[in-house]
Amino acid sequence: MRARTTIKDVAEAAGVGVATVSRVLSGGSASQQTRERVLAVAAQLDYRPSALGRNLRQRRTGGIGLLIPDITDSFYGRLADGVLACARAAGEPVIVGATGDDAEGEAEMIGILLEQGVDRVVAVPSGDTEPWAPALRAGMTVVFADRRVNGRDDMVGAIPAVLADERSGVRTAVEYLVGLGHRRIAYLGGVGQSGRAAAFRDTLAALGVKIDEELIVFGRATRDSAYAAASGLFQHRPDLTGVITGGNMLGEAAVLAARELDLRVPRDVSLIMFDDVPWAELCAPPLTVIAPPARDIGYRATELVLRTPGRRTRPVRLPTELIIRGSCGPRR
Amino acid sequence: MRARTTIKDVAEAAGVGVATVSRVLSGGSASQQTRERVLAVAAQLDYRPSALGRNLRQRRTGGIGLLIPDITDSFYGRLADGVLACARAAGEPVIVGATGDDAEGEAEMIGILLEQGVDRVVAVPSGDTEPWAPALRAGMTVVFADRRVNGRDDMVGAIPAVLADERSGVRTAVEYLVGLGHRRIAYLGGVGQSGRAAAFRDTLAALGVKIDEELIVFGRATRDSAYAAASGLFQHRPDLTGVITGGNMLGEAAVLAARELDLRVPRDVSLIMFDDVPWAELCAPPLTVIAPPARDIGYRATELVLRTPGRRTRPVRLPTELIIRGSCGPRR
DNA sequence: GTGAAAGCGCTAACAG
DNA sequence: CTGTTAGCGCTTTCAC
Repeated sequence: MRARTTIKDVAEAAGVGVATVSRVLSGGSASQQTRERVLAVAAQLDYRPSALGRNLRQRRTGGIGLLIPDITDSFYGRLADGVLACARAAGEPVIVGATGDDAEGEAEMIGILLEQGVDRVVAVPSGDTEPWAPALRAGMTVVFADRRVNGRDDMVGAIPAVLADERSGVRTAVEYLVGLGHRRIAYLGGVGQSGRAAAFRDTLAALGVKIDEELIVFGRATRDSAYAAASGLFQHRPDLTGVITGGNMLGEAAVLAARELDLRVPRDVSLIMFDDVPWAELCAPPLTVIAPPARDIGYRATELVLRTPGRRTRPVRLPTELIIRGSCGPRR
Repeated sequence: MRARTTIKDVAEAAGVGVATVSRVLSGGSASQQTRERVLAVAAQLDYRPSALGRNLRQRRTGGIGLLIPDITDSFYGRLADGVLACARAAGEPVIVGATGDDAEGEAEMIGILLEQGVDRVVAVPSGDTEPWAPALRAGMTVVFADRRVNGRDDMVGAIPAVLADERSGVRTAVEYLVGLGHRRIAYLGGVGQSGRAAAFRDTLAALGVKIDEELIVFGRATRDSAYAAASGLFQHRPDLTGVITGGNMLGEAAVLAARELDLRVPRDVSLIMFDDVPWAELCAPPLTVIAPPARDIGYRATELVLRTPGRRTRPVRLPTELIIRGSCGPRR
């Protein structure tokens, strides 16, 4: 990095003290005349205040940390986009880390953020409570996005969160399927997303449909695991007529597995995926989905973390939308 | 941010000077005995050196900047993933910014990076040379990924780049289509990606197929613009039998437009997309694609920027792969 | 081998 | 209203 123009250079060139320059640039009091001169000189010298110096002095960085499981996943990509948009509006840099959705990666990234002095982070937590202990101890302001951590008696449980309203999303989808005449409906979810499974059970119960635990299965959010789970489900229970899947990875697996097993959608099986992605519309038939507001979740979480909210317990829940396309039909 | 443990705390607790602590932690010389004691105390106090202090002192940040047009786009997501992976291996934080693929957004993000003292950046440039002037002036090390900027007599033109070998990718695809008997092949590209169009023309010429300029059209990488371009192409020239599209946005548009116009793939028209995405396999029929090594591009570019290479002129070109699925057939 | 001291660029007291 | 000064946490001479 070449020698940069410092506040001292500006001060000298403008014939004032460094403090004056600092004041002018941060909107403090100064005479009109001085202000103009300083501003002119600063512009002329192409002066940019060093965030390093400022942050060190103020013992805090302006930056925001963003921790997501996988930047490659469409859902997290959209969430990240919301975070970047909000941060940019606030002029804040964003340090992004991919955790791989495991505690180890999460802990490592948190360590890096701590080292950088980043004191505000938006995160899709891996589910483990331990990695967050050092962060909280250091006084980081954190807001969870899309997921919460079931902090037992822990502080982690009190971290504010911005979530999709999955309960109502799943409920709407189940009601839709049941309304179409389906009774043997499966839920293919991601491990750790027990909220959706619970909503699935509750809705079925409320509608008087018997709950078949064998139809509730989980897979990890990797292609292989998801495919294995989907394929296993279809083969084990060829009598099912409808499936609701968790995230896009599971949805993709379900589409692929159904095709592989020569199951026709929606004639043989109706499909609803929890997540809307570009390819949902390209599918044949186009996929009916529960669309979570991924981008908004990121945006809102960032707003929250920027406002340094007092610990709040009630998570913010953003509405989902059932987008009906062509993957559901009446019970065969 | 709560008061953090500083090097001074460690020094006092270990009964040594701060300089000694600094040396021990950065692998300098120290007696075995001292080293052990310092390390023990540091661990016990959960000490993390502040990157802020270090960076200020050394007048450089360790961090890496990453500038991409749109984090939501699968291709850039995979590229970013490669960058994050390499950076993580090096223990470096990554500040990422979405430029929106325009000079203004790019300039703004470069400004933020400059302010943060980030001196190494990997970027997918918007195409404009101006935003980079301040960065270069400040002595930033930059490596371009996926695209270059045609620096006229400019320094920007000398910035190292890691690219997909689009020439050979496009050539392979054209040869494949021509081998299938197609002669009226269209190219639907992104504005600014003239390299691919050139490769398209060259290959056609080499194979003795007449070049029809009307079949070479461009769209911007937005859903609307891409769809308009694709739809216009199909309607204007119903005689075409094959299409090669630029990035996934154009490919998606082509699939949608073809469906809308009741063109059967591959019976009526054969389709090849430049980019491999999850949905390519879910499409009906599954899409044949030219797969660029997006992740590798990001990874390599980061390696390069980390090694602070001397300006090199030859861009690194990474091979693409033609993945044959089901969207191409013999000429009807 | 080790400690004291000088800053890196900046802001916040504190004087004037 | 403005300049001087003291650090923020760290690395790096420079003596000892």
